[in-house]
Amino acid sequence: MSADEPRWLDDDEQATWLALVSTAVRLPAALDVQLQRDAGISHFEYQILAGLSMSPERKLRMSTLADFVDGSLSRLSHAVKRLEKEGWLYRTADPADGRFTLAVLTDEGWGKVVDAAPGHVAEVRRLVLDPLTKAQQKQLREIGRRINNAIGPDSP
Amino acid sequence: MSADEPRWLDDDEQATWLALVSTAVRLPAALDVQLQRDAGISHFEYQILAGLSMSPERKLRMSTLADFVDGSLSRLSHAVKRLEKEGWLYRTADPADGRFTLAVLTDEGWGKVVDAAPGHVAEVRRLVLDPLTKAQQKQLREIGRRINNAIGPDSP
DNA sequence: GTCGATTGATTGAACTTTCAACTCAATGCT
DNA sequence: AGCATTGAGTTGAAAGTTCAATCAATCGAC
Repeated sequence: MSADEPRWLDDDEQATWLALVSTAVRLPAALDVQLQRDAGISHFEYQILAGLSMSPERKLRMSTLADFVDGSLSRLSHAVKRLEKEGWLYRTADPADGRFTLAVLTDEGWGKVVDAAPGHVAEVRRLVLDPLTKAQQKQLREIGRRINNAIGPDSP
Repeated sequence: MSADEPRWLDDDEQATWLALVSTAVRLPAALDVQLQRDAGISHFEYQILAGLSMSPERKLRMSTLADFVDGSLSRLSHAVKRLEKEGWLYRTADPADGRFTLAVLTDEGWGKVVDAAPGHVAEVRRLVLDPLTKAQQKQLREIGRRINNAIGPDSP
């Protein structure tokens, strides 16, 4: 678009940027590999099941869940249809307001998360937590907070 | 799978992890939005064109390019076919070894990158560089180096 | 030198995600 | 009450990605 003095990236900035994109591109892929191999589900599907499993009644509205997993409502709807077919959750209209749909985790779905969680957590430790010092973990929290804030709240 | 004392995440670890996944999931999406809007291409396609534009003769072997963009050869092959159809590059067998394919940027492709780059760089500054102090940028380089190292070299 | 194994890349089918159009329930306006 | 409007979710088709099979060129062992 407009080229108002583009201000190119210097070497340090370039290095910072490349390090981050590389992580941003490869981390989700690495999580998918572990979950697909050990549990037969994608990271996105895991997040759906995990989100429901951590909520009060093991149920959430579709739109709340979409925010939680950082995905569009349409993507979520397709994914939930697949998970429903597996018997891990079911959908029902929210009694409080029929415009909302509640996704509810079944006992089978709960079992699935309980099975998958330890392996997933181990992978998170291996890839992210273990390689960093406590100080770096703290730095990463603050850095992440700032970047996520710049990206802004979810719009999908 | 096996549950050898899962060692759950404590609150700080959980916060660190959530901050990072959120960035890893939303940053690529945010880059796609800007590039799609302003240049009509995805971030993946931009990386392909940018990778070629920065290489010595504006040409790279498919496998080298696949490493650079962190994607599978198959994914790259499909994407390059689309870009070739647009006239932004063409493919030719490597004279040095006929098993390799060289992707070569055309003048139109060069023009496309030159047009798209300033807007992309501005977005990178806005989302990542500007919100961080110089010290944090340095911290992020080291943190990224460690995580990327744990993820390992590319296997796709 | 030839034959089998290996390597780089492409292809097509299956699957997933996106996009836009649509449905349905609840609300607001008059 | 009657009827447009809004917001949540779904759907189907198009676009993109993955997976497995395949092809073509080179390397290596004999």
